[in-house]
Amino acid sequence: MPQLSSGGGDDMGANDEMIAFKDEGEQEEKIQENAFTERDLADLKSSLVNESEISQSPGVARRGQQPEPRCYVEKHREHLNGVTKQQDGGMYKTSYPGYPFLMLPDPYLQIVTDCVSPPQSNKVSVVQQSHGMHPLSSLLPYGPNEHFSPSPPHLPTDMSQKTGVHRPQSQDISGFYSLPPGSVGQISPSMGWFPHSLMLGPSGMHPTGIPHPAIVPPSAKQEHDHYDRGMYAKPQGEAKREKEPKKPVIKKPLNAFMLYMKEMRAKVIAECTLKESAAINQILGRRWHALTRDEQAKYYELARKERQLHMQLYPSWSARDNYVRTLFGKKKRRKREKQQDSNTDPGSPKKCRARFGLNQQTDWCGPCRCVPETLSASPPPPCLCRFDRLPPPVLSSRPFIRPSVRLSDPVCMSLR
DNA sequence: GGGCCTTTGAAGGTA
DNA sequence: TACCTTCAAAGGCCC
Repeated sequence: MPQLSSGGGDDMGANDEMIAFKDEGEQEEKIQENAFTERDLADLKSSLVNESEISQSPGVARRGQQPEPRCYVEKHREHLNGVTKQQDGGMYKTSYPGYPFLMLPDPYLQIVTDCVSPPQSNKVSVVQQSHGMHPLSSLLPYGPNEHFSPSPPHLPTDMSQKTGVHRPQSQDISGFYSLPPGSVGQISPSMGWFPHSLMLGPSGMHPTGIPHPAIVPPSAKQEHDHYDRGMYAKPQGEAKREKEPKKPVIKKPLNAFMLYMKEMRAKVIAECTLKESAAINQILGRRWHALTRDEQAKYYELARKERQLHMQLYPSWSARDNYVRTLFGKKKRRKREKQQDSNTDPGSPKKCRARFGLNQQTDWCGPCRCVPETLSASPPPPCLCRFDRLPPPVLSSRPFIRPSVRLSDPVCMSLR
């Protein structure tokens, strides 16, 4: 994962994704830098081509198999060079520190894949428009149909992302999203273009009155639903069952890759006739790695802006809020948790000899006991508990309530 | 019906 | 500080 050098200076944190942007005069240097990346990408491409040759199944890989979708990354450098050139000559060259999403060069939205064409083909992939999507679509409702409108209502109609001819006076997203301190509750006219703002009920509103796509109802199913489905109007019967109204869930802001996925997913689906997200995400992951730093930088910047907006809208929100809901709610059982269950006595806090000692073997978990009837055998079978090979550990006295297992945790090896 | 899969990055927690 | 875990999106699949 290419870590972008920090541009520093952002008090919102995540300096690791800040990019030291360069002016157009340094583009050649960038190209030279990319040359190094090209070599790496060449390896990637060759490996991907091999994979494509191996995998002929057009379908989606089934569970337990490594899904090998039909389409793979074709990171054509000619195209990217063209991008660079266009950026040099186009408006994109001045994108940073301005905001890129308002001036995205079209090549940036182009698909770099030959998912249908055979890998050996020299045919350049057909360049498609970007399905009207936009990297900042996540700042629009977080939903499956929230593809970015080519001409959002809040933007001038001639502000097409294709040409990017016009730019707002302010290049920074703050002109569209951010709210100055103390004015959070005042929705600027520019905020009014949130499409769901007319649909959200009170529960979908931020306490400040600002609707935000990150707010979703709390139930597990609704995690995958979204605001524009009228889910805020719950049946009365269901409402009665709820003793107390649940707080709407504020979801995490999307990171750079998620923004990239949201933009490119539809295109991959269209080109590869795939629908299963697992396979699509693999493709997108490869494409993500195949992107140049400049291309990735756009998404990092978008993500940074989104986090910035998120923090402004929900200053007290923490990612841990959603952790708690998951851990103690009924959302889902992680695979790791299931594996743990399969190796331990469910409902019992028993945890090996390290916790209970040799004198309380009856309190050990099943794997640590290594089959009770064999414990008395001589010699005893090797116990799965790794503490057999370690000196008696001094463990914390805190109760064993952590739901997940870490490699460093003093739990049975068999639970890994 | 709900978890799993699959990806990367951000963030929180722990040692 | 390093490491680990969870969540964010997405939709078909599977139990």
